[in-house]
Amino acid sequence: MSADARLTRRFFQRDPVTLAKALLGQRLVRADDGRRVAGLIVEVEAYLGERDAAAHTFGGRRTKRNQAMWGPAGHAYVYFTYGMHHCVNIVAQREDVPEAVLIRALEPTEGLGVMRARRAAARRDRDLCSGPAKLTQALGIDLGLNGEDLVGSTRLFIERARARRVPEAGVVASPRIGVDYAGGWAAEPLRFHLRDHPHVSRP
DNA sequence: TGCGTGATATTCT
DNA sequence: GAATATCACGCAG
Repeated sequence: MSADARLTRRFFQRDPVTLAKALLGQRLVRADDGRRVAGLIVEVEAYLGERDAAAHTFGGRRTKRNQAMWGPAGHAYVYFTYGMHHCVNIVAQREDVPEAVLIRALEPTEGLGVMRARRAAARRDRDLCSGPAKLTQALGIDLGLNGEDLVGSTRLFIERARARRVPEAGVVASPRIGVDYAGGWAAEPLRFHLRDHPHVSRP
């Protein structure tokens, strides 16, 4: 895959709902020692920043942990949660507008041997990346990649794997997972996944 | 279905 | 400073 397949800054400088849908079908690549481990994005969630009670930046919270969300578009926001899991988000919009897209599931396409080695618990290949913490484990993404600029990085980036957006009919919108604490925001249809895709975290 | 696990944000002294 | 409540989850069972 040539380098010019990589998504550019402009691609990320959009509202997180538009960006979330545009990311479906694109390829998330982790390059490590020249070895590629990658998958197609099949499930995402949009986090709408200061006004979104489910977002880490709700109400304008600005902390050391979430500072990547406040930075420019196209950077990674990686955080650690539940005492054992990492999750990766793609920062949207522009500097000082702390909105992002959480990557929830991938269809593994490259480096499956590495993924299987890292995820001994996965009994089938569809268990390798079908969840936000599973895919970070499979791709070797941790806090060392927090704030990474996906536009210029040699370690983590996104390649264009489809020229056009997935048709609306091929995308299912539903409430986000695990945000019941967020009041009315918990019900907003801000999770998007490819319809009938076997690698989503849940149907 | 219920835990484990530990960083972080928040709320105290 | 220190205590504590919370948490964008995964796995065993």
